[in-house]
Amino acid sequence: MTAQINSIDLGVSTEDYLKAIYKLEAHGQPAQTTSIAEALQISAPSVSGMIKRLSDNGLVEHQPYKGVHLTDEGRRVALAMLRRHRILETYLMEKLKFSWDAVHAEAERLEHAASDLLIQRMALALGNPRFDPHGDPIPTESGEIETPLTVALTDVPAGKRVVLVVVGDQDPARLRFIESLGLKPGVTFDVVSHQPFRGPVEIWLVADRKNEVLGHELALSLQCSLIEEEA
Amino acid sequence: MTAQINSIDLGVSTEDYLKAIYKLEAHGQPAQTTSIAEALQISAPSVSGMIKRLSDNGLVEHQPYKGVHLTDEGRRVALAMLRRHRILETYLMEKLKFSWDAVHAEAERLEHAASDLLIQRMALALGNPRFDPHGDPIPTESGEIETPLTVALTDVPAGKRVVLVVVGDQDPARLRFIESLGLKPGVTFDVVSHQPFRGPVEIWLVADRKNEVLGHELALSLQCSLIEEEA
DNA sequence: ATTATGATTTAGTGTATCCTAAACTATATA
DNA sequence: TATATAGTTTAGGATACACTAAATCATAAT
Ligand SMILES: [Mn+2]
Ligand SMILES: [Mn+2]
Ligand SMILES: [Mn+2]
Ligand SMILES: [Mn+2]
Repeated sequence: MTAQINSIDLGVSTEDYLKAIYKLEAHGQPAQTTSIAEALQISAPSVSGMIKRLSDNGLVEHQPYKGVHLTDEGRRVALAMLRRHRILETYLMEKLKFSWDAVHAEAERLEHAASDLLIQRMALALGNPRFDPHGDPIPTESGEIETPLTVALTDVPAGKRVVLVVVGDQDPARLRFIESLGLKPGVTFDVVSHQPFRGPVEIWLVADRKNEVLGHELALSLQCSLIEEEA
Repeated sequence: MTAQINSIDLGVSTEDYLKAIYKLEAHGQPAQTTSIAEALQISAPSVSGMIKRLSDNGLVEHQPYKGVHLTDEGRRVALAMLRRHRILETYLMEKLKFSWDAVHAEAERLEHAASDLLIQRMALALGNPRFDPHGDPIPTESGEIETPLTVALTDVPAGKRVVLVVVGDQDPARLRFIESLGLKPGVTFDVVSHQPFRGPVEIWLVADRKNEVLGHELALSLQCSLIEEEA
């Protein structure tokens, strides 16, 4: 029996599974064994076993050979974890001068050890931020989350002007590269051209007044929102 | 196999055992199975099992039916954990307005999840403090620790003037009570009298200009240092 | 020297989480 | 419709860490 920290407290693995499942569902994809396994870097049989346990605990509904859906309780926990993670990331960057590529790994561990009180105090010290350093929305204490409408950069037609909204937070090297291009959430740029066959995307950085070329895979991971054309 | 955070990383239980063993040894007591069991609130057979594992991993030397001694490696880890714990406690109090009775429980969990970088950044933000909120010394990054010479209040003769140096950090209710008396590390008072048969201790708080009476058990947990009599 | 007592270890379990290898299911394709 | 393939689950095993009950050891008191 593990010591209860807060109202919820389900162990490191369980909490990470619920987050992963939430993210898959949020992306519209069904949360299948294999996708969860890939997201968490765990073997598929292990995921099958954990799904059994999650299901027994009423955190997911499982349709064998299909995938899982979060129950209300499961979603509640997932959103609480997302809040913890993102508050922690923001705090580490703002108050402790962590670089934006280092915060994810640190938050991935702290999220399971921090009490609700700690998260609440950090949020307060930050002025209750609504987005984390990578542009992801931070759920409120009551579990509300705003999901800005965005498009992957690969789906923005040439000629359009966009604001970068979200960059994935997983890969430190990728984040350092993105930063080196002058890109981060909030930056405005024009899409100049797309090369076919999953080729690179050319963009024009408005503030920096310079062109950059991004590989297809990188562009796929950048979520943007379109800006109305100016007159 | 657990993911490696830093150079060291031995799992929550292992780290807590090493801290407990260090504290027992530091108090001069041999680190016996039962004392460890009592400190960690774990059954003696469980401790026996863990001692086997610690010994196999070269963290302690075990003399069956006698007790354990930390190896150099074990001591290194224990001091690193003590540093983490105490930096965290201090940070929570100074920067996040935690009360001094709440920091211990929080640090007890965070100490296993925080990276060396995080601890270093917190220490820096605090100006590399040398003592935690309960008066315990904070080991340096290289593992040095200063141990002020102190006496339990129960051993201070009547008539002597002392400064309170260390109060234990475990029991929140006790800490709140101590605080309500106007006591905390750094406070100066005179020992007025001791009642025999483990009776109460009467003290005179110099700054507050008031008397207080402390139970024997409480007095036993207050570490003081004597002040030279003034001329 | 013997025995009572308390401390310690051993034996046997249980839970959570991971793994690989093998079996099974769903489905797309021929 | 039969089968190949990809995805999933089952079977069997490992590790870390906790527990209770029983056996063993050390030692202090008779
Ligand atoms: Mn995590
Ligand atoms: Mn993030
Ligand atoms: Mn701890
Ligand atoms: Mn302390």
